[in-house]
Amino acid sequence: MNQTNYVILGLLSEGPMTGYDIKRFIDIRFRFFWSESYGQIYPSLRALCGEGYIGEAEAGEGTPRAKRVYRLLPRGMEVLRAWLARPVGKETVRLEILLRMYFSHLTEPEVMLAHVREFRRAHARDLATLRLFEKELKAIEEEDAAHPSILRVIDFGLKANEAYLDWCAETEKYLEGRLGHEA
Amino acid sequence: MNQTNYVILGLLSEGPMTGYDIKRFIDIRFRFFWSESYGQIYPSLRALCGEGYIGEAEAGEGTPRAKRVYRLLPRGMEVLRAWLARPVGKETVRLEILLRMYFSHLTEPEVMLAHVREFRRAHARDLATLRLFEKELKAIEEEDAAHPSILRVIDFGLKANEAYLDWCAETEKYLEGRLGHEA
DNA sequence: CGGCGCATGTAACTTGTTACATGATTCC
DNA sequence: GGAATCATGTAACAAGTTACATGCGCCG
Repeated sequence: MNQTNYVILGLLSEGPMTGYDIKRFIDIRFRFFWSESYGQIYPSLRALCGEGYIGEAEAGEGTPRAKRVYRLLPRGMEVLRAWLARPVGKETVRLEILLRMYFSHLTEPEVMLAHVREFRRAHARDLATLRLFEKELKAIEEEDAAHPSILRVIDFGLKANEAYLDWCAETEKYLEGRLGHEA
Repeated sequence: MNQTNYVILGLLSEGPMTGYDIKRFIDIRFRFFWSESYGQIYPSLRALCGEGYIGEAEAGEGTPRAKRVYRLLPRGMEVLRAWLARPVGKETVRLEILLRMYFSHLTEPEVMLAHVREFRRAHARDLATLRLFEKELKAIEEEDAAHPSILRVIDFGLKANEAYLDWCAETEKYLEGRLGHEA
């Protein structure tokens, strides 16, 4: 049982979904802190089915390439809850931009400046998206017991991205200052 | 040529090192945004040697389990500089704690509260370490052309971890508020 | 009927971790 | 001489990506 399995279980706890739906949901809503590829999702779905943790909602047998809608089964809900209670595993962060920054004295300031600006653009977009999510969800906050904790997740993204943009502003200023006086 | 190779090249640009040194350095100084295992480092070192990008500083041949000190060769510096100028690759972030938070309405608030507190403790430690690094480096800022950009990397860690701690404070308050009135 | 978005699946590959085996050096 | 730390290396495995093949269903 790897993390992919638990993400799938969690998403199915909100309602039946296809593998495609799961992928799309993760790409849009979890983008700021998670990712999965089809190569992980489809084999996981099959494995979880085999364990009896999830099942096909509409037994769409017969046709080979039919749409497969999965739903969470009681046994799956049990393992999901057990996972939720277990200690949180190792967090993975790999920010190539900081590697570049670390060694950036080996190049001209404009090279690093371009990287930082690109990073800022990407995270400004993320921030805008997160603000939109927050607005949409706050409007219907009362409608679902899951909403307040989802808002906490969005708030993490908001705070992290704001910190990134602050850093970009300072770092761009620093690099611009170095632009003129080179060796 | 994968990212591990470039990290190694970068570290060797600061002076000769063994594989062990490289691993330790990454574990301590890059911990906040990068990681590598021996299983990646030692094969990479051999490959980079084969390409003529790095070489053994002290030709310690003969003994099989001898200490191998590597140094950057001119060809290696070239590819390192070329990498520095290339567009920054995909950033990887996988924060399991946010996955747990997202689905946390399925458990009791104390479960999630324990996770958040643990997360806060870990990042408070990180913040303390980073502040120490910053202090140490600021004292000798002028001594090396690399120091100002390293300080920018530390500042990223500072800002990110401060944002994390803010989030923890708010989230703990939210979860504590839910503690009493459960179903 | 052509294109697009929905949808499933996998094979080949790359990347990364873990656990283990081995041995050198240092310092008490 | 024993413990800790320094040091190298790899095999087995786990995780993750990419590229591709396939085909359905709807809309214009």
